[in-house]
This record gives sequence, structure tokens and C-alpha cells, in this order.
Amino acid sequence: MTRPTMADVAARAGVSRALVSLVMRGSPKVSAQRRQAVLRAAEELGYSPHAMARSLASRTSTLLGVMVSDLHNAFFAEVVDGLEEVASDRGFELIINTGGRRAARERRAVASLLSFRPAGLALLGPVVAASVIADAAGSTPVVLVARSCRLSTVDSINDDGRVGSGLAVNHLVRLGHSRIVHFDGGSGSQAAQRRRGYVAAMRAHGLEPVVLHSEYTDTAGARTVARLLERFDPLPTAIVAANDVNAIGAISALDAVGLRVPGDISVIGYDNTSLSALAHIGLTTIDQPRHDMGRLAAEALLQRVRHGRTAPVHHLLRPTLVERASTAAPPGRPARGRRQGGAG
Amino acid sequence: MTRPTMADVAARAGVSRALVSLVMRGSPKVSAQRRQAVLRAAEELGYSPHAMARSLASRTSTLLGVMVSDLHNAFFAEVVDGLEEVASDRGFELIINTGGRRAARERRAVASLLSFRPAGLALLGPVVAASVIADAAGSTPVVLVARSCRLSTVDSINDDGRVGSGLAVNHLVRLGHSRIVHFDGGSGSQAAQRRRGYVAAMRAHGLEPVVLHSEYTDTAGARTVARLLERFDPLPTAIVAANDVNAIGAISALDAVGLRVPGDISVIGYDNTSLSALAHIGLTTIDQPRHDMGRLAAEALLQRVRHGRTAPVHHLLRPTLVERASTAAPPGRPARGRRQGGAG
DNA sequence: GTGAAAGCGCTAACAG
DNA sequence: CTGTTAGCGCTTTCAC
Repeated sequence: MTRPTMADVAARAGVSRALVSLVMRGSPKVSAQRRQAVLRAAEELGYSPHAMARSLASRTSTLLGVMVSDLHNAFFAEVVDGLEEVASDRGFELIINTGGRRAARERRAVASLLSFRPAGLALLGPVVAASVIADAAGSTPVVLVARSCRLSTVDSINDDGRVGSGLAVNHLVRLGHSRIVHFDGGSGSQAAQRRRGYVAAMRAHGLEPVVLHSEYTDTAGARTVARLLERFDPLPTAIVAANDVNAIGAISALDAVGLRVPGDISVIGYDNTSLSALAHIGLTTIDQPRHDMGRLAAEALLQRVRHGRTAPVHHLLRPTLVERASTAAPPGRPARGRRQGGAG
Repeated sequence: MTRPTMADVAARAGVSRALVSLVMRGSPKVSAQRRQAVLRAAEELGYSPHAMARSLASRTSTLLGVMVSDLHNAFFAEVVDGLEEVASDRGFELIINTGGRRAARERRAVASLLSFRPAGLALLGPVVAASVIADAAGSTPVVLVARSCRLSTVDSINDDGRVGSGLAVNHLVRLGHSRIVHFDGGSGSQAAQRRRGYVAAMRAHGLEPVVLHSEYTDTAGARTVARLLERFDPLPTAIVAANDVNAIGAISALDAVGLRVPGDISVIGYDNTSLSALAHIGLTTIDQPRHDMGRLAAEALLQRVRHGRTAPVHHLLRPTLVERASTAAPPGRPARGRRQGGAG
């Protein structure tokens, strides 16, 4: 159960401990012969350097702390995936925590990560006060994902919700729509930006924005459709939904009253969850580059660690439109050649 | 950027370093007065113990290594969530890796985790050879999740796919079905067990099992329905699908030819993904206790670490049936009181 | 190139 | 209860 140490390897190879250390770190100043001997001894003993001892002695760390507000959430899981990819690529490991979107727990989680003196710290969707973030940034590089906070000492990676909604509107306008409504995400995260993006894009096209209050759930999407049916005549020809599940709820409610998507009304989601890719659903939606966000977060950290960057970077990523089968030209108007609609 | 050490705290509080150490570890043999003084000094300096140094000196670890075959997968993300919950509850942190289902990468990932000398190691859905697992188990407690491997030195947590399919069949039989077919998951993970469970349960009821080859995708579900329509007359009254997405594909294909679910045919999924809970879909399905699997994995590790357990434990968890709207009595036969069907 | 010595920040006996 | 003395396993000068 107790693993061999450097001394064991040195003894076995008949060299000093320092030599073993040099070999383990791949130093060029070791004769090929001795290097072989050391490597063989290590191999035979099943030796591998003790990362913590190394870290303590060298005053460096290969640990990146990650505080995830909610791992359960597919969004963050993918961000972590991206983080992990570049981290492991560069020889770093992730030490992960969750904060459950509660400030007190997040504070403890951050403190716990900091106790390992990580090389950097990524905070994914944190809700803690900016002061806590600033504090942490005092002892290690910090990058924020899905949380903006323009402290001069921390980096941040966000996607641009305004751009995303704008893409949705532009796509619909290009298809020939003009009566386009937005089901918003209420007070949910990013909802305000998506709403603003929608309004701005509509105005830019000289169209009248209509925002219906909704939420990030399928039942809310369905309820909002009910309100739509009650109050609007003529009905709009397109809906920019709060997110994918909201869109699914809307589509099923439309379906229930005999309105076809996209034949009678086009619907566009947001998030490009795995849900939207199901052939049965074929939801046109806006994709956030989650994986890239994770990669960029890791890179931001590593730049500070390895290249000593000190000026903050704030990435605002462009979401992209993923066109599937839930959008088409409005009824009575021929499609302008981009696609035919019709579920897969 | 360089954080205060124990010596700084000791100096500031006017005591010895040893005393600070005792206070930090919550030893009872310190006068309340001095404890206060130390705590205050620590607070003022923003001191918190260096976890790695502590670990090195005490020859103990508060790190649990986790090798995830694929974080992208919602199944594992939830298992990690469960692990994290009990780990952080007991003062442990998770250090996470992914292996991408490739043996070579997984081997490196495991080695990297081991270099931190974690208190335990959880392998989620690993594909590495048993020898690698046995090796790892030689230096730290190991628990396997979603991978059985009856080494006498490692624990394992799996769900019982046979039981799950059995639950599905029993549920349908109870509703009055007798022509029940299974769309299987081909060579996918767990598919064989689910198939066996289906066959065994059918036989137990004196019914003829019919397995149609399929896959864990929605398009495969739809294709398999097409085959069903071609070859079976009369049609079966119920389908035990390979998993949730397969079920969704099947339902949409049935829908396309005018067959109602559950009016004409009942469909039951497997996995209870967030998908199935959408009101629009309302899929009756089998739930695997993913979160509990994570909790149990962490607990298995901690039992070995803290209570010195040495005999292996192998948990085989019972999945449960989640009844929603995609199953009902077969056509022409009154429901036997359990539920009415009809989408939410 | 190579070995000896001095820590990294902390814990763990052990005497006072 | 408190301070002293050794390390944990490794890296890092710094002479040889």
C-alpha cells in the first residue's frame, strides 16, 4: 500500500536522489546511460512522482480549481468538458466542487479549492458576491464563466445572448416573417439579454417587437401559447422561444390546437440541447459554444500562469444558428430557397 | 500573491507554530483564550491551511480521484454529482479526469490521478483492462461504477438492467397487455441485460418474447417501428424500448402513421432522462438511481478509508418505474384502475 | 554531469 | 496544555 519514493529508485539504480529528480523532470543534463538506468528502476518499482510533494517543493501547482454552480446542468457539464480537455492536454488536473447556487456554500467551496493552492480557479456560473471573487483573485488567477463582473483582476467568458436572439430574428426575417413574437425567460439567467437582443433586432428591421412573459420550462411555453391564441388575431407567424424546452412546450401546444410547425407558425429555440437534435423534434435553435467556453476559460488561466499575462481578458462569444425543421417561410409565402421545412 | 503560513499566524498571535496547528485541526487541548487569539490572527491574515502540505505531513489525503469515461454523458454527470455531494459533506474534494472511452487515455488519466495519492479512486464506466484496475487498487481503494469486474479488491456499483426491463414488462402485463415486444439496444452498454430481463419476465408471465434489433437512438426507434408495421399483424399492443430516445423515435413514427400512444399502443422507455419528463412527451420509463450510485460509490470509498473495510462490496441497484402518460390498458380493454393515460 | 544540504508548509511524537 | 524536534517526498541552489 505504501508506494516507493525517489530514494528507493535512487538506491535501486545506484545513483543519488537528485539524479532521479532530474530524470523525472526530463532534464537534458543527464547521460543517456544513467537516464536509462533510472527509468528502468522506476519502472520495475512502479514508481511515479508524488505530485503533492513535487508541488510543495517547487512552489508550483498543476491543479486547476473549478467551482461549478450546478454540475447537473448540461450547460456546465460541457463547459467542464472543455476545461478538462485543455487542462489535461497541458498537464493540469481539475479539482472540482459545486456550490449549488447558494452563496454560502459557494464561498466554502471556493475556500476549499483555494486550500489546495491551485494554479488557477474557474468559477462557473457563480452567485457569490464580487468581493469573494476579488479575494480569490488575490491569491490565484481567476476566470469567470457565465457571469460577468468587470473586476480588473479576473477574466471572463460569456456568450452574447443579444447576438443570439438577433440571429434568430434575422433568420426569421430572411424567411419572410414579420409578425415575430418573443417568449422570454422571465428572470432566468441570460433572459434579459436575449430579450434585449430580440427587441433590438426587431427594431433594426423596422418591425414591432412583442414580448410575452414566459419561463425556461416546457409548461410555460405551452401556457404562453395559450395566451397567444387568446389575444392575437391575426396570430404571429413566428416565435422566438426563451430556450429549447420552452420551444418544445410551445410546439406541442400549437400542435394540440391543430397549428402546424413550421407550416402555420415557425418556432425557434435557444441552447441547442441534445433535445433539439432529435429528428422527431428537429428544432431550429441557437447554439452556445459551451465546449469552447470551457477551453477558453482554461486557456485564460494558463496564460496567466505560464505567460504571466496580467491584463484581464473578457471573451464575449458569438452563438450560432442551427437550422433544423421548425422554421420555414410564413404561410402563403414561398420559401426563399434556403430550405423546405418538414420534420425529419 | 504569496499566502501567509502557519509561522506568520503564530508570530502574530504570539504563540508557537504547534499551537496554531492544534487550533487549525480543532484539537480540544487548547485553552479557549489562546484558540481565540490564534483564530483572530488567522482571520486577520486571511490564513487558511495549505492542504497539500498538510496532506504530505500527515500522510493522509482528502482527495478522491474520479476518472469519468465521458463527462458529456448526462448519466455520468449525475453520478459525479452524487459523488461530490457525499465527498464534500465529509470534507473531501474531487479531482476529475476523463478517459474518452479509450484504454490508453484512461490509463494515463488513472496514473495522473494516482500521482496525487488520492484517498480513493472512482472509475466511472471505464474500458481499461482489469489488470489496470487491479494495479490501481494496489495503492488506493477503488470503486467501479457502471462496470462490473469481480476483483476481490475493488467495490462496484451497478444498476440491474434485468430488473429494470422486468419492471417494464410487469407494468404492461398489469395493464392487460400480452403482445409486448422489445426494441433492444444492440451492442450498447447494458443492452444485453435489458434484453435478458425482458425475455425472462415475458416467460415468467407465460408470454412469448419478441425482440427486435434496434439501437440507442431516436432514428433507430423509428426504423424499428417501420419494421414492426411491416411484419406484425396483429400489431403488438406495447413496446419496451431500448431507452428514452429510442422510445421517442418510436412514438413519433407511430404518430406519423396515425397510431396513438398510448391509445393504440403503449411505449415505455428506459433511463428517465430529463427528456422523458417533458409534459409534451410524458414518457413512462425506468429510472436508474444515478445520483444514489454516485453517493454509494463515495461511501464505498470512504468506508475503506475511514473504517478500514477490506471486504469488497458490490451494489446492484434496483431501478424503478416512473409512470407517465405513454402507457395505458391495451385498446378494447378497460384500464384496471391504475391510471387513465392521456398526455399531461 | 553529480551529490550534499536546505528547505516547501505542515503534522506528529515527545518532553516540559 | 505548550514548545521542540523530526520528518513527509520532492526540488533547488551550490559546490565538486
